[in-house]
Amino acid sequence: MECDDSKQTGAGRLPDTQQGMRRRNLSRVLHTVAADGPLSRAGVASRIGLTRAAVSTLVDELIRAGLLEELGPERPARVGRPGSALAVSAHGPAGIGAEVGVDHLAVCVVDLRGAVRARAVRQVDNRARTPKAVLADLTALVRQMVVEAGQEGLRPAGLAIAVPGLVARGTHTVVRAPNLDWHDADLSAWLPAELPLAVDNEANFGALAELWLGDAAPADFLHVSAEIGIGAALVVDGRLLRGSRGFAGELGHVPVWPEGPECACGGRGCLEQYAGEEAVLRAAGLPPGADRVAVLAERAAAGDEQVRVALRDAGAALGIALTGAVNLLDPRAVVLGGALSRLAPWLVPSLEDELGRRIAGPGCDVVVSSIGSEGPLLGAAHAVVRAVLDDPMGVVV
Amino acid sequence: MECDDSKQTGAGRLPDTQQGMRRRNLSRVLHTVAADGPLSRAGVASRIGLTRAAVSTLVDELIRAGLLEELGPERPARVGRPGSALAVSAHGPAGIGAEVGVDHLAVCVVDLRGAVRARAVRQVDNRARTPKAVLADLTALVRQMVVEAGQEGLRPAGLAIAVPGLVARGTHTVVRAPNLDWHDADLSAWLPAELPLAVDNEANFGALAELWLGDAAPADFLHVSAEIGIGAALVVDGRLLRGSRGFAGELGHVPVWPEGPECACGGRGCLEQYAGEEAVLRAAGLPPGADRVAVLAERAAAGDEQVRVALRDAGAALGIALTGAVNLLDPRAVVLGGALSRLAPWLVPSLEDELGRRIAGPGCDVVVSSIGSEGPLLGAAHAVVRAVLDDPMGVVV
DNA sequence: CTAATTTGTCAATCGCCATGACGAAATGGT
DNA sequence: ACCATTTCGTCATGGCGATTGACAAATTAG
Repeated sequence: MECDDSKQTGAGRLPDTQQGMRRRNLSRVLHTVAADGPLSRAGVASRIGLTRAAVSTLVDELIRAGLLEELGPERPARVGRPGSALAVSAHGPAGIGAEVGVDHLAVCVVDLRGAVRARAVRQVDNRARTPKAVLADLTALVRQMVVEAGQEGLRPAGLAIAVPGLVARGTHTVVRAPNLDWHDADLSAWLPAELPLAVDNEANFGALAELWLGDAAPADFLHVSAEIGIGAALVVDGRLLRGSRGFAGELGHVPVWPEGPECACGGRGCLEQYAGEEAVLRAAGLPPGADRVAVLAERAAAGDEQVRVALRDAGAALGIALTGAVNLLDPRAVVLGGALSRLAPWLVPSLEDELGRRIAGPGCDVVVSSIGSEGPLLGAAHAVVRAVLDDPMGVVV
Repeated sequence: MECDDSKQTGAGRLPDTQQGMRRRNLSRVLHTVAADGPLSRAGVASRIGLTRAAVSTLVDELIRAGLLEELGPERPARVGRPGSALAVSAHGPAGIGAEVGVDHLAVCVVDLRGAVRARAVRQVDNRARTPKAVLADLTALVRQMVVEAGQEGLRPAGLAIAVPGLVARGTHTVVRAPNLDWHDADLSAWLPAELPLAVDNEANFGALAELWLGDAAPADFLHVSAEIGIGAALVVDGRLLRGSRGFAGELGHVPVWPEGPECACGGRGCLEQYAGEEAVLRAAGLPPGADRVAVLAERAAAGDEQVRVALRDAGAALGIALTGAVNLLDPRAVVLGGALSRLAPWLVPSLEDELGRRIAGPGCDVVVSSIGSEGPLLGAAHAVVRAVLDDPMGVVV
C-alpha cells in the first residue's frame, strides 16, 4: 500500500481527458526514443506497454511534427523482419542555455539528441554592471546563437538562463545576486520576448545537468557547488527541490560553529565562513585575485602545507554541514561540483572523515562530478530540451 | 516554461490507457466530494472540469461500489432544480491506524469521511519486549477494531502502523527502533495477512496528519516532533519526503556544536544532546521517570527557573538546527508537534530568536501543531483512507 | 525452398468523454 | 395560478484514442 500521497491528489488537478492522454503518450514515445537510442516502433511499444498499432500512430504524428526521424532499416538481432530505426530529430527544436557568471557570459544550443550544436563565451566583468547592460550583451550573444542554430536547421524552442543568485519560484526575477549586486531584477524585461524563458539559480541547473548527463548520479542526491558562495541543490526522486519560495539549497549559511565569526547574512559561524572562497584564501595565506581556484589547486598539488591545511579545514566544515543535510534528507549520494571538483583531492578526505564519523547507519557516497565547469550552462539548455520532450505538442502549437 | 522535470518523466512510467484515465477521474470525483462536503453532480463537474454527463457515470460507479451515497435533494441556493447531494459513504471502506509507542498501543478506525469510528488504547510497557510479543497484542487490538468496524457497517481497507523508529522505504521492516530495542524486524510476519499493510515512522505519519487535518499547515513544511528522540518529517509540495532509503528527517542528529558531547549515534554535539528528553531533564535537574513532559510543563508553568533555562537552551539548540534545515529546504513553516507543542511556550522564544537572527531574507513561520498527541495514529488511519480515495477501484477489486 | 519469427499496418471494435437536447424541479414575476 | 427562467440529471450520438486480430513484408534457421 502506498501512502505518500499529496494533499492535492485527485482534487484540483487538471481533468483527465483523452487529449491529455494523447499528449502524455506522445511524450512517452519521444522520451523513450531519446533515452534508449535508435529504436524500432515495436521496441518502443514493448518498453512503454502500448501496442504496436498505437505507437505507430504516435510516431507518425511525431515525425510529421519534425521531432522524430526514420533512419532506415536496422540490422536484426535475431530472426524476423528488421524494424525501422527511429531517432530523435537533429533538425527539430533546440534548447538555448545561457549562463551569467561574475566574469563571463556563455550561451549554447543543444538539440533534441543532447548534442551541443553551437556555443559562444565572452569574458566580461559583470560585477559592477546593471542587469540591463549585462542582458543587452547576453541578448546579442543569444541572437547570434539563434542565427547559428537556424543555419544548422534548428528551431529554438526556449531560452533558459542560469544566474549566480536567488530566483523567486515561478518568476524570472533575481531576488538577490550578491556577487553581481543585483536585487529584485526581472530579467524578462531585457530579454527577447519571442522565446519562452526560464530563469534559475546556477546551482539548480548544475544539479539538473548532473542528473541528466552525469555518469553516476542517482535520482536522489545533493549537489554541492562552490564558486564564490557555496550553493547546493537537492534532487529528490528525480525532481529538483526548489523550496516554497525557490530559495532551497542555501548550504552556505548552514551554521557549523554557532558562535563562530559573523557572516554577511546576519548569522554566525555559517559554512561560508569556513569553506567559502574568501575564507579559504585567507586561511591559505593567499591574496584574493583572478582565477583563485586554479592557484589553490596548484599550490596544494605542489605540497604547500598551509594551503593543504586550509583545504582540509574547509573539507571538515563541509563535512559537518553535510552531516546535517544527510541526516535530514537521506540522499543516495553527495555530488561535489563546480570549483569543488578541482579541489576534491584535498577536501574529500577530511569531509568523508567527518561525515563517516557522525552519521549512523549506512552512510552516503561522496562523489565528484563528472561534468566540468559547464554544468549550469548545459543544464539550462537541457532544461529546454526536456520541456519539449515532456510535452512535444505543446511546443508545436 | 517549466523545467523541474524528473529524470523519468515520460519514459518508464505506466502507459497511459483509457482505464487509467477512468481510474484517475473516479479518484478526482471521490476526492472532490470528500474535500468539499456534500455536493451535487453538477457541482463536482464544474470543479473538476468534466461534463455533468461524465460525472454522472463516474458517480454511478462509485455509488455501486459503496464509496458514495446519495443524501437526497439539497436546498437550492438560487433558482433552478435542486441537485441531489452526494457524500462520501459512512458505511464503505475504512482505514485502520495503529501506533506502537514505548508504553502504549493504540488502534483506531477512520471512515472515508475522516470520522474516527472506533478506537482502543492499551497501556503496555513495550520497552523490553520482542516485536513478536508486541505485535501479538497489537493484532488482538486490531481484530477487536475490525469487529467493531464491522458492527458499524465498515469494511477495513488496510492497516497502517506508526512505529518510533526507522523503517526501510517500501518495506515493512523496522531497521532500528532504539527505544524499543528492535532491529531489522519485518513486522508483516506477525500481523494479519488479510489486510494491506503499511509501516512507517511515527514522525512521518504525524506530519501527514498535520498536512491532511491541520489547521494552518501549508503544503510545504517541516514537522518536528520530539518524544524521546527528536524526529522531523518534511512535506514538500504536499508530498512526504522519505529519502532514498526512507531515513530522512533525522533532525535529532544534526550537529549543533560540532565538538559537543558524544552521542549514541557516534557523532558529537548532535541536537539530541541539547534538546532530547534526557538532556533536557538533566539540565532541568529532574530525574527520569514517567510522563516527564507533563512534569516539565508543570514546573515551567509554575515558574521553576532551572526548568525554564533548560527549555530555553533546548529551544536555542533547536533553533540552530532548524536554521540549517530552513536554509536547505525553504519550507513555508516549521510546525512543532508531539511533546514540543506542550512545551512550546518556553521553547519558542529562544528558538525564534536564533532562527530570526541567523536567517537572511524572508524567514519562515514557526507554528504549534493544532493536533494533539494523536497525530501519528490519525495520520496512519488517514493514510489508508487516502489510498482508497486515490484509487477507488483498486480497492474494490 | 520452406518454416518460423518479427515488424508495421489496416480494419473493426471497445471505452470513455464531449455535445446537444430533453424532461424534471425549483424560483420569480405577473 | 400561471408561465418564463434557471439549473439539474440523463439520454442518444459522435469523436477520439487505444486494443484486438489479421495480414503482408522481411528476415533467419534449417
